[in-house]
Amino acid sequence: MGRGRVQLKRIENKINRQVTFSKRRSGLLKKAHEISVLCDAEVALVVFSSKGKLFEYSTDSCMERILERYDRYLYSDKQLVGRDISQSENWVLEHAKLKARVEVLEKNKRNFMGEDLESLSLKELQSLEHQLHAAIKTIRSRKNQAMFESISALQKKDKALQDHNNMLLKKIKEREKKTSQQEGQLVQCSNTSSVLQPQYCLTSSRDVFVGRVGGEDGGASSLTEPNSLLPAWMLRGTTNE
Amino acid sequence: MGRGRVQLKRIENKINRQVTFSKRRSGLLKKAHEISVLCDAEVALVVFSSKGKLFEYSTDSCMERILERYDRYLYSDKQLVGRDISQSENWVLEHAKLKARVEVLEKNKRNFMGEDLESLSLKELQSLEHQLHAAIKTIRSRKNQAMFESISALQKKDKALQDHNNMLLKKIKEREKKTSQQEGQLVQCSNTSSVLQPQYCLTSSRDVFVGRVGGEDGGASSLTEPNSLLPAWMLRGTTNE
DNA sequence: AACTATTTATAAGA
DNA sequence: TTCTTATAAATAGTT
Repeated sequence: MGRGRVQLKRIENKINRQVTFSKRRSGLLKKAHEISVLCDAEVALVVFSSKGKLFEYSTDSCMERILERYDRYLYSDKQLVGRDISQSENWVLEHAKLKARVEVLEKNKRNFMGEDLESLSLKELQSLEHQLHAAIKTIRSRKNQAMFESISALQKKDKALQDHNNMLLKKIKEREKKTSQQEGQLVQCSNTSSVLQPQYCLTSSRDVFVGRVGGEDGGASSLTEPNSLLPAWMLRGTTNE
Repeated sequence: MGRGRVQLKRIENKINRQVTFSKRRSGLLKKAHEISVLCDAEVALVVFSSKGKLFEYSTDSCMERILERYDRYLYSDKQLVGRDISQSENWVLEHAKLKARVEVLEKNKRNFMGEDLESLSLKELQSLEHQLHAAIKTIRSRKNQAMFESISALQKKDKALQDHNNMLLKKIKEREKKTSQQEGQLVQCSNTSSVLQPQYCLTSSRDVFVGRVGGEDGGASSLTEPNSLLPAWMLRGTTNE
């Protein structure tokens, strides 16, 4: 319709394209309106220009209603997606559920912490008490287990350190021997003091470890009677009060 | 465009309307496609026939994207509504937050019930134990209070029942007197039994109540030593184990 | 934006 | 529905 045919492809000339867009746009909108009126149809038309400008037509100017109808149509037709309406409805529902869940959990938590008890019945209080009691028992047991594990680890480390100390002690003694053999009775004072200092430290700490670790007769396997191995502060909570 | 002008008004002839709709619809879709290609525009076109059938065209077949762009456009323009996009973005965020909160609370709850303890450190276990211990104390205190309240209420009720019983007893005795005076020694057996039956019941239950309630010397104020007032099953959990 | 030669769309008829 | 055709409308290119 015009002086010469047009190929169905993008108009490269920018001005030309803009002009054609303007003309055809008004034509499209007009035709949309015409079919809407003549044929009693509902039309929603959205056009974005290449520059991003929006033009729209909708029967009775209610774009929302028509697009919602469109969504509904797709939903009931394809039995899926339903973009915003159905999804947002899902979300509203899910959201409400989550909120309710959070509320319940928060009340739970407060109850578990001994708060907000006024709303509970005697029966509920009793049940809560039993539950907490059972929980404390489990927690204590787990705590003890954790403590024993940590003790066992410490003892292993102690053993290793002790062995290392013994090794170092041996080395020092050998070196002492060598030194005394090599240098005879000439140099006695200055060198000896610098070697003896660390030696004293090592044997001292070793003695302490040996004293404690000597109480057990095999290692971690004998931990069934731990109280004799532990300092008092470590025993807090080990037995039921 | 055809043999004769058309007035812009609904075509009343149904067949005619249907035919026109069919023709114009394809024309509209064609033109929508043309402007889309020629002018590099994005077009979304939705048409519902008067019978509710859906026809649509959209550039690159992505109706969703274009309608979302439309929503975005409206939102940034009108600074409101933003139907699905902006709202759903908010919701996605809120939803994620809620979900995270639920997760934390559920872990809390499990811990409070003595489950899922493996992930806790010794320190955390210790703190949890203390927390539960404090909670149990509060709960026991609240439970005792609730129990005393309920006991007090029961005692009040007992008192009222007792009074009522006394009153009934009095009435019966009076009636007995009257009867014996009125009827002399003539009728003794038949009537007496039907009166004595309930009397026996009432005095019997009253005796039980009196025996218990007599232990207190003024009512709820003396409830500091409750054990003497309670049956054994009510005392469960009242004292610390 | 207006003009106009042409193409296109489509109303009516088959 | 589809095809045909006369004619109204739309619009490409020009001014």
